[in-house]
Amino acid sequence: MSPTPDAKRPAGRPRSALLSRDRILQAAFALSDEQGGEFTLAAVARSLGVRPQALHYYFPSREALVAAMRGQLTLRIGDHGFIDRPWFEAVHGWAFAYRETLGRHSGLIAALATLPVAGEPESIADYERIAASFARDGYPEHLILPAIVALESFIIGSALDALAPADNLRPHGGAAQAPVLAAAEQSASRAAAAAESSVIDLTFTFGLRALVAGIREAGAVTTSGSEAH
Amino acid sequence: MSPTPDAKRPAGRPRSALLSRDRILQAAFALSDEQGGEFTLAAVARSLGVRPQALHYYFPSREALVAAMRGQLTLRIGDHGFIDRPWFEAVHGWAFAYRETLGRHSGLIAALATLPVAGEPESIADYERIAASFARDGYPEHLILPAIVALESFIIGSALDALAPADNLRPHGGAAQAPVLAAAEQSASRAAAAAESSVIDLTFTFGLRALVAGIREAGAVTTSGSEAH
DNA sequence: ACCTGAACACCGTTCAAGT
DNA sequence: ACCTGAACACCGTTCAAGT
Repeated sequence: MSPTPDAKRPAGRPRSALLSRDRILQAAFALSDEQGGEFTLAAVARSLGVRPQALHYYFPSREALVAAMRGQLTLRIGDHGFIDRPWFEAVHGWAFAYRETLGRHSGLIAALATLPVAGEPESIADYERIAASFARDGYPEHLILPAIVALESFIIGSALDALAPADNLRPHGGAAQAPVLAAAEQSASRAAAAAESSVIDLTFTFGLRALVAGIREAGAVTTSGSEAH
Repeated sequence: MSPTPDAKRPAGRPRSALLSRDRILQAAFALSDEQGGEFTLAAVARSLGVRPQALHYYFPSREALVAAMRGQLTLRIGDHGFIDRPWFEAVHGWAFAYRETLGRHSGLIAALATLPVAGEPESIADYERIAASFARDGYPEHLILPAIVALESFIIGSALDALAPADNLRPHGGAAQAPVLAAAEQSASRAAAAAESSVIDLTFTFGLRALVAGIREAGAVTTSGSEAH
């Protein structure tokens, strides 16, 4: 990973800059990938072959780096057709990409969780795009933000859940300790196997469909109902 | 907070134990309350008037303490009538208590997020109770776990979202930068003010209702539809 | 049994110094 | 401008020692 692993470079300005905001962000994302994902400034610095303090030249604090990573997140999730498709169609691809991106950088999830979701310019642009999709489709204006926030809450919560081991809810005591739960778990496992999928993925799909259906319904009810005056 | 703030006690076994698992848990919850909520072993030890290493006598690691706290969480959330009411009624009180409990111990949310949601006995008992409620109401067995997990994912995600500042999605550049988002935000704020509530609470209620409605629908569809054979 | 003291590896951050 | 060295306060954890 590091360009010059052990070579102790001397003090003083290097002939050409070793770092940049982009290079640091790239290394940070690489580190938050899959394995364990201990996300520390020191680890990022190690992978870049520099001392930890060097990072402070580009990011004032660890928090600032994490914030920048979240800005990048929306770019990595990508556009998913909110502009030319109904929101309730585009939302599925977006949600899956969102969760997959979070899952791929599991170390980041915890770091993001500790930092209140702030308004980076990239995030704002993303929300604007999605909000415009809802508005264009005639969704009640005062419910657009609640709908988007509810979807995002579900996605982030699901990403957190996906970090847990798969046999998470399998009671240790077996069926004797929690018979209904054990039966439900087995039944879900069989359904997942039959669908050649996993319980985790089926659960996410199920929840997302349910939430989207509920959100559509709520918008329709309000539009033709008590909202008129 | 600490019983003897500065008094440096000598080494050696105290005449009566200063600590216990319960006392440590209580202090840990008190610390994760509201303000900033820096949750560290050192801080817990400080509030108890002992050295950090003393805690290791009762909990092998910081992770073990956090796991014990999560076990306590379900107790603090409490029962909400899943036994004698339909799940789709009881779920509202449960969800609000869940989110409020998480919100009251905001420091804990981050700690929980870093630790995969494991199967403590208390949590298992809680899931069993809720799963039994679904089963009794005739919900399709293979969808019970997906339904519960989806609800919990939404609740935890919402609790995380509630940590963010309220004007989170208000674009800094104003309406010029993100006109639709700005309008949606104002519209939601007005609706919240009219309901004498907050955008955060309205959003949570909205999302919860939508998700519950979608989950009910999905269960009904499956029962009377393609599942039969 | 139940705590302190000392010690370790680690972390984020500040500040001076070097080129 | 762009990095290292030294230094600081902090963290979790281990282990010996004290009663």
